[in-house]
Amino acid sequence: MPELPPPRLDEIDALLLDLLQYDAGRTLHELGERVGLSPSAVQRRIARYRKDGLIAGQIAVLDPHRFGPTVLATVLVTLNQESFEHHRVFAERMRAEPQVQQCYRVAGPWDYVIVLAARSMRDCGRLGDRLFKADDNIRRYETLVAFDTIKTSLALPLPAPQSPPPQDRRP
Amino acid sequence: MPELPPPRLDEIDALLLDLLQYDAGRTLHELGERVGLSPSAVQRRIARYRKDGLIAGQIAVLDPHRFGPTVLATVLVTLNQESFEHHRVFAERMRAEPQVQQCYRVAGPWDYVIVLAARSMRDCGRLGDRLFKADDNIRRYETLVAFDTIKTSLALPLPAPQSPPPQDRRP
DNA sequence: CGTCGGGGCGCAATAATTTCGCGTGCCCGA
DNA sequence: TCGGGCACGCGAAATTATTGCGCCCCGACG
Repeated sequence: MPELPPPRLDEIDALLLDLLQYDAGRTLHELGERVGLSPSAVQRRIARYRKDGLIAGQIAVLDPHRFGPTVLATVLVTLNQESFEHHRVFAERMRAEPQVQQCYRVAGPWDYVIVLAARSMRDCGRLGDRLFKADDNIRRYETLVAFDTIKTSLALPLPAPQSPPPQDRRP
Repeated sequence: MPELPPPRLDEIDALLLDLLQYDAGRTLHELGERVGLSPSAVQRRIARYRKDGLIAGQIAVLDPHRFGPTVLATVLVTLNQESFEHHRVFAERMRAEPQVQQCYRVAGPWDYVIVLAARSMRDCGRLGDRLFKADDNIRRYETLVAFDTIKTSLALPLPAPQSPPPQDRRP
């Protein structure tokens, strides 16, 4: 699996990607206005981001609390058997479960950090039972139920541009 | 602030929202094909989701590891002073920091769970210093650096439809 | 039992947006 | 100094989104 080097990004690329990762609903015209390019130039750049895998996808973000009660929770998990195979099986189970929003394997006494989205406190409890209590390879887990959501996003802090900024060529 | 009741959703609504929260790049035609509606009907439904606040936004998801090295970490934080004002100030700081992807206030001995995105291990350390070590209202914090990302999303498990499914009226 | 809206649909015309070929200018290396 | 590659803007063409219209189904009410 060839790990390609990160593509060179100029200032406009960083600007565009940053605009897109906070609001992908804008037209090419509007994006072009903000970064100083024509719609077609913007379109060509975005096509390149897709081809290069910089943009992994485009999604609608739903508001959890407009769908009736929603319980978010963070779960810390430590496995029992740490073999490669056990990790693989666990990861696969997390990936397959729609109520698992996020899952990270981490350094330290805990092995995994997981973010769950449930429809009720009871659902949350049962989900924990099903995913972790019923798994006899899990030594210990701790559920941190969220009172409140301060912030959620998947936005990345973009690296500073490595290429000199091209000039604005619009009329 | 009037907390409106969650809108009634039929089976098609749930289907559409689920399609959109995993891929918002499809055309109305394609969406209509999948749920059994005409493009215009799909468009009207989506407009309603926006108006009702079910869809909070539409974003491009960037691939962290295509932008050179990226370090993700979860941080657990306990405040010193627990007054309302102290919480407000802390929350505001988290919201203002682009490298804070997510922040939840949680039950239990820890007060907050935070997900950070940094450009390097060193950046991650400095970010922690700046956000938490330099804040003398933070009693204790623990950083769980991610080795690996199993899954990231903001997708919600959608509630089962509360209204009977309308029939397919296409020719 | 019949009639009267309201809501949601498909269709089709219209508007907006995206896509793509073409010609141009700039930058860089030979 | 002279090409060659690259990215740009322009504008035509294709695709997609939007909106008005008439229809049908269903529930409410007489």
